[in-house]
Amino acid sequence: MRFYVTTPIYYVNDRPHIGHAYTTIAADILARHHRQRGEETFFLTGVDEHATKVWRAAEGRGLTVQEFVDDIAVAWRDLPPRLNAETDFFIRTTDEGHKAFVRDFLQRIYDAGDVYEDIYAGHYCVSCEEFKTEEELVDGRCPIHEIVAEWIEEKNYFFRLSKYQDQLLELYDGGLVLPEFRRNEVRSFVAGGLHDFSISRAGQPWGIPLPWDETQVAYVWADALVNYLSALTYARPGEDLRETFWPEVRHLVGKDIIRFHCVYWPAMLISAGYTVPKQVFAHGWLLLDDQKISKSLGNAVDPLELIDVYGADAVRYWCTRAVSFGQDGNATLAGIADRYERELGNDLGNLLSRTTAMIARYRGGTLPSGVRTSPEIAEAIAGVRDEVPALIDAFDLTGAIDRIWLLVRELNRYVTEKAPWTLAKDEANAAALDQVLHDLADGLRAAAVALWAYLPETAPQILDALGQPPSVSWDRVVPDALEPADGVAAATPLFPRIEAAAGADAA
RNA sequence: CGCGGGGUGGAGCAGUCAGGUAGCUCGCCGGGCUCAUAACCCGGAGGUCGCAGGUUCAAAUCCUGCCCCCGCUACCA
Repeated sequence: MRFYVTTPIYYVNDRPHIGHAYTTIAADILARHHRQRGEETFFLTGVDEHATKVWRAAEGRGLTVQEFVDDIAVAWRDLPPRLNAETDFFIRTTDEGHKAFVRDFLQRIYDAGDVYEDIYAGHYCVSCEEFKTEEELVDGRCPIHEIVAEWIEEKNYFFRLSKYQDQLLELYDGGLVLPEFRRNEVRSFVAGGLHDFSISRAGQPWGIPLPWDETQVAYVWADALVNYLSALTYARPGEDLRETFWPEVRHLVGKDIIRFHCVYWPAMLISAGYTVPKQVFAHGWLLLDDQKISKSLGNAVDPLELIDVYGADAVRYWCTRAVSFGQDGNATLAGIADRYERELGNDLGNLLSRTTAMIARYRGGTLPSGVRTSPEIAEAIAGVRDEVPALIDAFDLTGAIDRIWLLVRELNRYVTEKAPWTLAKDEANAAALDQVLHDLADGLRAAAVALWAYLPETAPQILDALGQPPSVSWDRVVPDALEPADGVAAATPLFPRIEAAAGADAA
């Protein structure tokens, strides 16, 4: 099995915000989970650098465009590591390998007879240097610069998108797009008839020149989408990863760019003679309650500042738990604090604390040996093993973490039910106490392995606290995989309480 | 106008495709426990499942109409 997952390449002129972090986190969870299952995986992210705005912003600062993007790309390149996301390659559309590939790709479309010349016309604001739609204009004027937009007609090259309508509809029926309600949206859009779209821009100095007409550059989307394929040709020098990973690709995208990924991209691929992607999954928005709160706290929307307070794992957890993945949903800052404390701290962290404390206290830090995991705990572990992979395969990140959490809760319930502190009072109950301590350690160990994709920083800490080897292979999510260990000491809190001041010191 | 999503106990959500005890987290009330990050466990109160009809032995779930909220309607990362 092979698994290739992508995030969109982010528009370099933006600043990273929680929405970008959301997509990257989700993609990383998918990638890590599949890696745990022993699959060959590849996780791609990166930045889109060819846009008129970028070129203008650079001019404004007196830098060359390349200097400018080199500078900005750093913040984006740093984002995945800060999120504990482990990417295999970070693509920039200014990479020579990408530019060369795009030219080849577009040439293929051209050779296929799917490109023709036409006039692209629209209202153009000279100050914005952008075409405006009728709705955007106010009395024919640009709402930003309040100047009359000019009617401009320029020669462009168009892609025969309309030709692919039927083939696209077939792809949707084949399950290209998830979730299902998004598929329906796309389907009805395509069924309503497609217009060809322009794949070039005239008179712009920043971009990839078309191979058959160097006076025009590729339109940003015609350039950007191709990254998913181009990266495979040069990410590992000397290797053509297309052989391994194409078309085993899952594009993770925000719902705003569904059309480009579900309509334009597959059509372009077919035209260029490539197989289409396995899947495009569109997630919804992770909305913060409102601007007011984010302003008053000052640290709300910047994912890096949330990480500074709660840690990357907590942010990852909150992202997937707060909103049903795929749906839109309201996430609140109170929510992240609450989940951090209650679920990560109390449910999980405290479970490790009480488990290790009892092992240290009652058994001198040595895990009981010669004990088989009891049926009820074994069953809880097996439930995770059996159900979580299918949920992840269906992109149900929220459902999967929910399922794992059932095990965590079960272990807490089990502690109460068995009351090991009572057993410890009478030496006659030594075997029973061994059983409980073993079950807790084995269950927590299995939970940690299962949680690794979500909490890559925390999971190894749990394994280490229990004296367990660091392997997070999914086949460790089984009962009775506890290794002998001694020297287990009461663990330091995984998710220590955060002083209220940390989250509300803006005033 | 067209298309799509949503309207479920105080809050946030699941359940609707494959009708049949309305589930989860938080909050609230009460109880238990003391290993643990004043954490953990159990129980309880609280719901006309937007409105009105229809199909059915049976509908949050299927059909019809209506009301309200949100998004999309194309070359905008």
